[in-house]
Amino acid sequence: MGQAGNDLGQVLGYVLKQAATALRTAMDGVLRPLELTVPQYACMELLDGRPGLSNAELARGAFVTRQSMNGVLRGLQERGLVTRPSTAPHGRALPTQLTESGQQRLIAARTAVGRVERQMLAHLSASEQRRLRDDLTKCVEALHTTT
Amino acid sequence: MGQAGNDLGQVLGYVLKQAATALRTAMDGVLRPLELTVPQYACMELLDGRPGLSNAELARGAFVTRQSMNGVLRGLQERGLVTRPSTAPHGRALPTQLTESGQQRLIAARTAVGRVERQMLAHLSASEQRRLRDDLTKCVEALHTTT
DNA sequence: CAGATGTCAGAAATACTGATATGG
DNA sequence: CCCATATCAGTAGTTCTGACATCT
Repeated sequence: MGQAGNDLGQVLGYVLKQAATALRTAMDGVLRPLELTVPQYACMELLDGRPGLSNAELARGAFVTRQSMNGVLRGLQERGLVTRPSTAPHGRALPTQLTESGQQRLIAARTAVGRVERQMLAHLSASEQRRLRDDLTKCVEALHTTT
Repeated sequence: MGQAGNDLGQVLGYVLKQAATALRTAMDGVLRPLELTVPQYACMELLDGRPGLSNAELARGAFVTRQSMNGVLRGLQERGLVTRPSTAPHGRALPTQLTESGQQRLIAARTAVGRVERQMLAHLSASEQRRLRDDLTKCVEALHTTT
């Protein structure tokens, strides 16, 4: 499978997409037995760190639209993993929280996802991992700069 | 917007997704005026480097399914940017090639995407960029290892 | 036979666009 | 008034899954 002509494997954007896709695929695989999708897991992780987040905030944090996050929350709510008040206590936002059952499921999911992340970083030292994270953060900030 | 509780911004997988999403959004923006989607651009870039790729090969290279790549190719073919033989010269594969018009469009798209990539890497030196690329490649390889 | 390919079909999740209404 | 939010609706593109036939 050697590259001929131009070499997309040298383009950083391409490699970035490659890595994100591989991670997403691996996460899908380990989350499937737990009956969780990647956006559902991301949503629960966000709620664990910051209980009471609104639909719109969760959508931004999980990189999906508000409409999609609405579906994600419905799925989690139907299974009793999260709870949402039926009326907004303040403004229009409906703050969501993890249930006990949701906490348990999150622990299991986090363990599985942690294994994937450790596999991904198997050949990088702790300092290299930190460096990689910082470099990626710089990329994000640079892209968010309107110039 | 400071993080409370756990800090997803410290999780490399999260930052990776963040970077990939930001890049995708930026690419969407600059490709829209050229009437190209990101998968269409990726497809053309692949064909420029390796003329005659089949639908399945293009799908893998652009990180989409064969079905989606089929739609991508139809869109490009209708506008005369690529050509495909109606009968397979060998096996079942239908080798695709860029047309003159496709070459022209690709040049313009590459220029626009190049600007985005340079913006993304604005705060990284050449050696840091190389290092980042190598680290991401290691991540991809590690994830592809079945263990 | 195994493997890769192109194609078709259905179900599901997601994105995009626009519109409406509410609250700060 | 401006802005963010929640919600609904319609369209479209994508994915996933399974299946089938063709060719090496």
